[in-house]
Amino acid sequence: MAALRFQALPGFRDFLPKDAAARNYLFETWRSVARRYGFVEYETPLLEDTALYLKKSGGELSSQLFRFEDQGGRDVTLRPEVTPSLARLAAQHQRDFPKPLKWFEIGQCFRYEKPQKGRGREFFQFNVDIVGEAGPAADAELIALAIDTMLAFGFQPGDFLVRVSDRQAWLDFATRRGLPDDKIPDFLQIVDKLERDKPEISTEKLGSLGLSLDEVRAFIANPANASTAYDAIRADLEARGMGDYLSLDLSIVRGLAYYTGIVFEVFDARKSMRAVAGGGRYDTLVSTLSDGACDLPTTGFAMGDYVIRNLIDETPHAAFQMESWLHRNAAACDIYLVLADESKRPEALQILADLRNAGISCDFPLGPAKINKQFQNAERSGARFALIVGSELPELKLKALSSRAEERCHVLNLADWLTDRLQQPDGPLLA
RNA sequence: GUGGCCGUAGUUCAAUGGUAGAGCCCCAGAUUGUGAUUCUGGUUGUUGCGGGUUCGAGUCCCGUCGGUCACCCCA
Repeated sequence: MAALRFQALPGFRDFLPKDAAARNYLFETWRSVARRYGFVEYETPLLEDTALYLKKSGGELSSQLFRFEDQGGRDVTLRPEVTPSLARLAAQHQRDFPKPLKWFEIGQCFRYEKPQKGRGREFFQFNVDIVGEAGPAADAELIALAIDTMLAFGFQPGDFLVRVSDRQAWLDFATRRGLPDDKIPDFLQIVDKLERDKPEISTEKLGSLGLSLDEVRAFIANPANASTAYDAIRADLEARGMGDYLSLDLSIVRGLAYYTGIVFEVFDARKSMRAVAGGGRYDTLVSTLSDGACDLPTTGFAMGDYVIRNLIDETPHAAFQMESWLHRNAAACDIYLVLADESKRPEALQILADLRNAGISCDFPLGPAKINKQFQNAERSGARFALIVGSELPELKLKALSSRAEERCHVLNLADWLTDRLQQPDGPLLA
């Protein structure tokens, strides 16, 4: 038996009803914040031409692709991120929309990595982008959205912060030091790892580029090196009352190769300082992917379901908020029909159909069952009421399952009466 | 890709190298028109897989697959 049993592939998840409900909580929260900010939802394919990712994503990502040849001989890849798809889409359809585009997508991505805590080979990502706006106001709008997303999950000031940096500042730095263009990716990589690598290693790496660790650290430490874009973003967010979440940190560079300007990360401020979301400006990606046919400055960020879910679980007030939501949304139905008299099943089915047609969520026993079993099932379904159909038809009884209070009702106008009843809070709960 | 730990019933876990067990879950009954609790009964295993050592392996050894955690990197 064990040898024949199938299980999910490594790094892939099954979503049992409880897990699916938790995922819906994330999705609904993401959607509601995006709508509050005037973003509209779009969707792109899970499978794309491999070249789309090899062209500009760069770095580790290209070695983590779920890549294969399809039956038509095409080199295809399950998307490791959605940004290149968006850039492709934007280049193709940009004339159909007034700029800027404020678009978001919630979708699954795939990366062939070793699964561990907070990371699988498949994950869902909330992607938010503003296409066709070069000014820092677009970056500020996205950072504000990221902050409001965290607040919508129940996180509080002090739970997280947004670390902002600007690759342009580093490009200027590199130019002033006469660093050749082809060394810049390596240089950014070194800066990115400054916090993790040992100082000796950083010193050695920088030395090979003719730079010293001290001058790089000095550059990071001096707030005056922040770009004018950063200053504008700070002013923007302060006007929104969100200035306290911001923190300038020039050591942030981000791994993806296509970023060109402002980059930022939402960080867990408590324990591990994990990045729960990240993004930045990629003004040349659309142009690159369209071979120059279309040039649209773009900025965006992504938040993954694994990391945000972990952070929620570890943060009591956020976890409590999610539990409350799950509790409110867990019920399989509002009303459970109890057949006290099996011979009334045809009449019960008529009632069931009427209620469902009226938009009331209800369930019932598919076969003969003892009364106590039916009440047990009613309880487990999470229904608020049990509607008892018995020999006294057309009279019925409605029992509130939480208070155990019963009241009589009648099949005439039952759907209307129940709809009204469901609007009211549960019966005589006092006592 | 590198390393640590771990694979026993649906699940959580026991079992000094000597007859594979318990809690929970699930199902049924006690209860012929009312949910909790309680009680009773019941189903489930080639101990991940393959080899080796041994009179004897869930236990020790090797391999393999899977899980998990850390590194790398990232969501």
